[in-house]
Amino acid sequence: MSIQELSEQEIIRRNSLQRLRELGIDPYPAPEYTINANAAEIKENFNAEEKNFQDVSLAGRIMGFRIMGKAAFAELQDHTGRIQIYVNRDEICPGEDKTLYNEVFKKLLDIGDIIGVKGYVFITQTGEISIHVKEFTILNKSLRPLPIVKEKDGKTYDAFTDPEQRYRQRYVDLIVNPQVKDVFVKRTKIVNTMRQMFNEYGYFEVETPILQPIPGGATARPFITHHNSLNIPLYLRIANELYLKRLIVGGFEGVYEFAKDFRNEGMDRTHNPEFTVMEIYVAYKDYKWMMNFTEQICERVALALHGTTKVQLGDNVIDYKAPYPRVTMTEAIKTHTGFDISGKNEKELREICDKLGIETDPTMGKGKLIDEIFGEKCEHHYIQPTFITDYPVEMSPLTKKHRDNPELTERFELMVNGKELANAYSELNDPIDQRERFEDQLRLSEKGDDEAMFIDQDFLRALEYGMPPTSGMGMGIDRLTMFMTNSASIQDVLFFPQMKPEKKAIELTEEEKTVMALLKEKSPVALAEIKEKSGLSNKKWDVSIKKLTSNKLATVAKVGDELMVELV
RNA sequence: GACUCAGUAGCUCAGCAGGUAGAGCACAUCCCUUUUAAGGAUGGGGUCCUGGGUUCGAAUCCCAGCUGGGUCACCA
Repeated sequence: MSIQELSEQEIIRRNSLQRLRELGIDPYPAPEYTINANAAEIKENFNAEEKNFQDVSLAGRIMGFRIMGKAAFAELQDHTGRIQIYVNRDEICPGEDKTLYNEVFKKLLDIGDIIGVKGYVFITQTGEISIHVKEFTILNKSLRPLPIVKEKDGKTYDAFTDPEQRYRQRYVDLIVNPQVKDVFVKRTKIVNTMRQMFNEYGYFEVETPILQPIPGGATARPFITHHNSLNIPLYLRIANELYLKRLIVGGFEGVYEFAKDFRNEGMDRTHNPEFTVMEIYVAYKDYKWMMNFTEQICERVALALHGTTKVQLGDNVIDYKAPYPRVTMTEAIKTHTGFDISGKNEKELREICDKLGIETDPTMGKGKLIDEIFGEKCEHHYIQPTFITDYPVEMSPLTKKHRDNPELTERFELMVNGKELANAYSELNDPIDQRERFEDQLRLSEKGDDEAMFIDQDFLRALEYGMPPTSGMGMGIDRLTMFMTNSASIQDVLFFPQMKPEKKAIELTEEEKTVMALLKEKSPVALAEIKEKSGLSNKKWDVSIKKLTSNKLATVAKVGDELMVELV
């Protein structure tokens, strides 16, 4: 990067960096900086009478300056928050030489620099707990200005809000928008809470392949890649279900995985091409047991995060207190549409869809039609946590048939705020039934359903060796985090959401190069003449010459009645 | 993918019956106090997203594109 591409502020900071080196100060020192306190604990525990925190050492990023004559205040931000520091000239510089204060502190430091300070805690006249600095150390010189957000009386000024910049430069977002960090702290707490719970139960955290020869366990379009040595296509997993079940076959009685899954589909407020799902499989359990277990997870996570089971989400307050209502899909459809779908065939279901104003197409089978009715007419009603149970067999190819009704399966989805949060089954472990279900999927695929499942022969082989009755559940961690942190968009709960690639800035354009070449032939030259020679449109000419003059490569001056262009 | 809104200084934004750009913060120089979105004075800083068109003249009008937001669709 040439110096010309730097902004004035960046140049000033680079000059400051140079000046620090001239003064014998290393702007990027190597030694460990020992810290014995942080902003939050000082603010929480300082007591003026007890005279505690009288020898503190902490480090952080400078987020604000209030510099005066021989005293200065700055805001220091560490991972726990911000605290004010007070710097007095004659204490920092006891002798005659005041360079350290007048030049280094006041001029060479900028917002964004990382420093360490040692001193004692006191309360200022305005009542602010602050650190009286006796010694400071530059730990990192920042070369780019941060967008500084200011706040007074609850009003925010100059907020850093542009979503594109916030997502592309999440590091900046995290520095200047403290509430952003809070979401990610909560996200980790959610995962830790779940992991702790599963481990208490004695379940086993595992890792299974992300690169899979057959993308199974869900219905979705996969990302495809290629393995050079083996010369075979491989898919990024869309789910890990079939591998976790193989482990149950292998003798583990409870396995779980926090898995990144990948789906090559649309992106929107609730979908990112890579996302995180927790899947858990427990042997000798059924979906009824899993409902109880799932309630416990949600209740426990809500309590861990908020100390209560009631969590604000948009305009609603969701109460995660167990137990949650269990509603069969048939009941749900009956309640919200008045139609009883039980025992209806495909033709009858299509008629119901017509009456409800739901569009259908010929590729839709029975299961898909029922799914459409539920999705259109019922799903959004379930704001408070509710288990929707007993899905039709056609749309649940990995689920055991219902113990009381072979048309249905032992499956539930946990609905929260009108959206699916978790999906669980009594897992299908009858290998012959499983093979038939896969073959049904194949027929659907031939009928035009492009997201029907592939047949995984190795998985069938595993089932033929025998899998104990098992219940499994998958929960969307991104979605759970959105619910638990009141975030409207999945981008707000992912550190680095998928974005289109950033466009690179170009240097001189072809047009500008043309003008420069002409100028090198003849300079000064009449503006009209060179414009003519360049063959550029009015606008192109205008833009090019402005760029050149602004970069001080050429000048335009009026000589007599004629405009002249001159190479600088 | 469709519709819609937006893209102007490092940040937040104003300017748009077309006449080559402004504010606050940030930055620089100076004054100053235990101050707080500090205050006061002065100053520097802009491919007005890109390309094309209309025009004597475009940040402003028209067309196309790029990037992003929102809504919807597809998709779990």
